[in-house]
Amino acid sequence: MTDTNQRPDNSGDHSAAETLPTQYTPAEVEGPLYERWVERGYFEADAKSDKPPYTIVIPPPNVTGSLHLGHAFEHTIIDSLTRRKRMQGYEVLWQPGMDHAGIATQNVVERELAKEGKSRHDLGREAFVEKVWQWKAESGGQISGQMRRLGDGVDWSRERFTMDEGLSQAVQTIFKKLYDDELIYRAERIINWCPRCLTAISDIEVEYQDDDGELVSIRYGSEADGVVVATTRAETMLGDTAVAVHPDDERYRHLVGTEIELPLTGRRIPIVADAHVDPEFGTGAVKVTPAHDPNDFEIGRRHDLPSITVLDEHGVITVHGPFLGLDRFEARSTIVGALRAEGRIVAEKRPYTHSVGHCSRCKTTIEPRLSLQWWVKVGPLAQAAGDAVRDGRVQIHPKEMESRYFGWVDNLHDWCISRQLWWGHRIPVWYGPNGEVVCVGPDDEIPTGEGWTQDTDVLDTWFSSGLWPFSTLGWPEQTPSLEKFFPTSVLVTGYDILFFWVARMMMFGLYAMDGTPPFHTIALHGMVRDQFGKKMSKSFGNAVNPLDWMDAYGSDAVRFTLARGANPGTDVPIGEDWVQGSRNFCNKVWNATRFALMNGATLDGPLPAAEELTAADRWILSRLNATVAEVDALYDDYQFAKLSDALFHFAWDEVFDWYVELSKATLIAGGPQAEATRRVLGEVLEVTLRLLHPVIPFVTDTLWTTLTGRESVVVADWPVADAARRDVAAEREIETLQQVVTEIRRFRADQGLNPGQKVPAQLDLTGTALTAHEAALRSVAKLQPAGDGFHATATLPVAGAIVALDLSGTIDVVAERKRLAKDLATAEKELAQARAKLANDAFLAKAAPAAVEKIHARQAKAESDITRLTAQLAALPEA
RNA sequence: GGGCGCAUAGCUCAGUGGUAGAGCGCUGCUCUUACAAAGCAGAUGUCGCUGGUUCGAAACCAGCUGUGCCCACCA
Repeated sequence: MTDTNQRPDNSGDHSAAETLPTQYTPAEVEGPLYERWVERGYFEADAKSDKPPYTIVIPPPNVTGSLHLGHAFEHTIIDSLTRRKRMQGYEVLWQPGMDHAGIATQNVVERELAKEGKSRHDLGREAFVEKVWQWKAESGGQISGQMRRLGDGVDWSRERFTMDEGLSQAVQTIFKKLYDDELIYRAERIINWCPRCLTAISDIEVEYQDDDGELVSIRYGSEADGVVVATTRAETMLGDTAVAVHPDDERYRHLVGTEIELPLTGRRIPIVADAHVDPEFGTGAVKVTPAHDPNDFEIGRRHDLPSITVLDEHGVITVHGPFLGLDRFEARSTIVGALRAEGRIVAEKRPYTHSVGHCSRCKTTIEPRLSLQWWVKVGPLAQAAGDAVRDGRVQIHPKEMESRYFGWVDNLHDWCISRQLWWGHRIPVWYGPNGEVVCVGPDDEIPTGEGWTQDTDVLDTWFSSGLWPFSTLGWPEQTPSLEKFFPTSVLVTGYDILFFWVARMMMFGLYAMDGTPPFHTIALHGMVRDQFGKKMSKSFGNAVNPLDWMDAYGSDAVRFTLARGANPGTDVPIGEDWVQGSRNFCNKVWNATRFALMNGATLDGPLPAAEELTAADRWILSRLNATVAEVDALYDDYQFAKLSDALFHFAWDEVFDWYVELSKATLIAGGPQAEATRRVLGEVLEVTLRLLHPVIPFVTDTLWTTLTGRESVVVADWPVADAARRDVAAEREIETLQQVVTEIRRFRADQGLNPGQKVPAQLDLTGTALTAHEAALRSVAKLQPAGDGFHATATLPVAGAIVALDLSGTIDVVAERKRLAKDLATAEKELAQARAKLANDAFLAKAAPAAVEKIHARQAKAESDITRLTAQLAALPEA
């Protein structure tokens, strides 16, 4: 784990400890530290560098938004990945930027206008768009401020916005290319219309939920030869142009080809036979409204039926007559009333729960509507997007998510990309006075002259974000950055936008970049939830502003808590108590460093050879290198929860508790041994800080610079595991020591002794691995030398060592006898189980050797426990 | 309707065949000079139910129950 950076002379400055207060105060450190990182250019990515590239593009947040815990979570993952790679010597680019988020942003600004009693139409298109830009200028800085608070190591000099000049050019370029390749076309179809947002939306922007509706049965035609149809949307009957039945349905066969009277309208409509109709459902006869239902539209096409639009863009009835001007829901009940008056309702309304589409932006019930829109023909694009994952060029983590991905790209309908909005990339198509249609590329001349107008629609916001991995790098220009940093390394995002964003990037990326996928790994994370696993929402009152927690506990604490919850692809619960726990951990790191500095931990000179070190030193170096290897493997597998947990336990339990305690005796004793330990203490701490840095950057950098006197851990080298420092013997030795110490402590606790109270003790360590550890053992277990008049009142044989304690007059024999008896019973039971197992021939024949070995070990341990406990019992004085 | 997942300590979750784990919470004792945002010790689980495979199942298989998510043109 050599650090190749130069070691300055002032490392391990003892006086530094006095400058460290006893508690870590994040608020004083984080802000200035972040600005220093940025000023020094640590996060700037150099396209001319000859280091290997590592690129992650930020999932661009909505420009109007503010950061929530979900962002904090995602950014913690990305920041950890990129910080580690930077330390490993990669040329790292974390590409920042924001999304114009068409419909969402337009809604926000419209709401602002509404407060002044205005609508966007009062301003007009140009002034409204100007207003949105203004709004962006005011609120766009909010997110970058929050990202700085979080410590995000992004290259701010490369910040991009989906409506930037360059990115707009990318949009226009690919639109033109798709148009020329006939992968973009304009067609009239049934689309999902939001009567509140007044725009078409794509299929995935529709959220289906079970709504309570009413199914009414209406008789069409005369009483004698009528047909009964059932519907939940009675108002659409005004637009019916047929009744459909199944071709094989005997009940209706004689009616096919005849006409029937459509109630309330005086119109006569045909009865057609169509295989789409399910004869088992309802009456087996379906009303057909081609202008307001996707299935009916298809039936209409097959039977050459006319389409009659009966609802306008607001969902208001447009057909002349008694229902003109009624809202769709009003019209529904009014029309049912009118039908009932005519005796057309044959079965009363019955409650019916069915799946109804809602606008994902405003929750308004979607109205399917016939409309002329622009479409992307996704067939070939989706095929390529699916193949790239199928053939392994792109990997999805966790793998279970692949089936979802395939299910989508393999069953995709064409993508409706035009939006009747004002905020977004305007469709680059111009219409001439004589019906000419011209798609304009970035280098083309815009047609001028009388009668030429541009399409008024804008593109779906996901159209431009689908280009993000290369548009941000300058595409369509062949920039050095594009050359250096594309394709990106890994995409980190939530599984909730797998279809919205990831799949679109795959389709557009493969198409635009000649078959090169935009990233080779997709790492999907879950959603942040509250401490009970409930979804966070403002209305439920459990939403948390991450800034509040960062203010109270520090950014590192929030980051560490999120990282510890980050099991791949699963949701992440987080609660304030847990953030406190992480804050405590940061403080622990702080104080451990304080201890090290106060005790002269040093980085001067080479790390002493194993022969010059105590077992504790060799043990902690062994564990350190094991941890480096473990953490590395977990990083490469995107296992943030596990690697954070490994770091937590290594740092706190092994370094900060055991090693620090064990080293105290050595340090106090002084001499060459103490010198070696000071060096090891410095080494272990320094490497641990480097290991922790990607997850908790602020506290580690503060401490690391203090400890080393060097510039910053941000640009230090990532630790490399050194197998030569692994020391199984030392690990065994220290494990034994821990066992003995724990047994003594337990005895002391049972006897109600103060933890700090020194107890006279005689130690007999002959024949054990602990002969060299008497000082450490006495120090950690608070045992003082046996002086004159020592009288052993308790004897603890543990692991071959015999510890005699003088507790004259204070020992609680009854309690101890009880505890020992209980433990003895447990050990005997254990021994019996192990023996039974070893007497089982089937087990011995089939079990793996390691398993058998384990049982032998269990038996041995039970036997030695019995010996020890029996001896302890015998050694107890009479009650 | 189809698909995928989950059910383990009070809570949130790890644990893909060999004696049940973590964090937080809980109990007791301590301000033992790095840290009380701490230290030490401790308690707590028929691993959803029922069968099956196996010498051995929390883990593998089947069914059941509960629960979550995704998809779908259920008039």
